[in-house]
Amino acid sequence: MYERKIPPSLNCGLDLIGEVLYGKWKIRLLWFINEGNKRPSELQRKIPDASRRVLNIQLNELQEHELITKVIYPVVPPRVEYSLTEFGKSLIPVIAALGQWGDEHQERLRSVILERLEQVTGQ
Amino acid sequence: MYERKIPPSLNCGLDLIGEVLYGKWKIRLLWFINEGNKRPSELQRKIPDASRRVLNIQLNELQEHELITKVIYPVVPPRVEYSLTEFGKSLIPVIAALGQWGDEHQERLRSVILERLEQVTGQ
DNA sequence: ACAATATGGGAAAAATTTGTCCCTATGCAA
DNA sequence: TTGCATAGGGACAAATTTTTCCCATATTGT
Repeated sequence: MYERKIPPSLNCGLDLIGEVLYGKWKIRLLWFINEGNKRPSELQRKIPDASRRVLNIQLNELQEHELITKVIYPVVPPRVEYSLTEFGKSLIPVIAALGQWGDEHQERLRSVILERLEQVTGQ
Repeated sequence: MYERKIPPSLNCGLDLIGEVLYGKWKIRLLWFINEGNKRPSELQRKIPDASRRVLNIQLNELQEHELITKVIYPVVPPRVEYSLTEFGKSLIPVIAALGQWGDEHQERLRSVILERLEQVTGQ
């Protein structure tokens, strides 16, 4: 496991929530788990752009931050299910707000993001 | 400027908003600008943990994503002011929701974050 | 015997982000 | 003349995150 060298800022609410949500796929993991996709393989299918490895790592972190719980069924092949804790559930409305804003502004967002990418890439 | 090698995922609203808000200090920059801290030096004082350089880089990105505008006054020493665009202002309620959740759960967040840090660091 | 399934972790590489250091510019004050 | 304030960018180093590759488990189906 990577060991931080620079301590995080934990001053205000924004710092704190940032600390637990910062991670490329964490918000989507919470979202999909909330939608009922409990098994790792389901989540991997939902988020094909992420590697299996990072999803595991980020799921572990979410668990350590007590936003999700993990149940391992002692069967073969293994079966694992993640669920939101109450703490995690309380985050859902906030994530919904993020997603809604993103949906409402889809076209403009796609446009500004792609324009910037072209500038940086040089077309 | 760094040139991405892996294209971003732009499937849903969460991907899109992630693309413009992902950056260690961007949310706080938007927040403080909204509070009326318009000048770079003010923002740097508000966010002392960030280096001057990254703040500039992230301000540039926010501008390219049309969330803020920049006005340069031709005076010496230079004077620069950032402001939210209408697009940027529409994000404020969402950021407020994030901050509010973080504030409401301050203690628990601090506790789970620090516990995890100790585990990783080995105390 | 061998492949497929489902889950997960170690090690190392690659990608990306953030930080450090230094240089530029121009008036004003000491 | 030296130093401060204000703003910003290049070059490179360091930190951090994400990806790739490979190994392990134990049962079921071919």
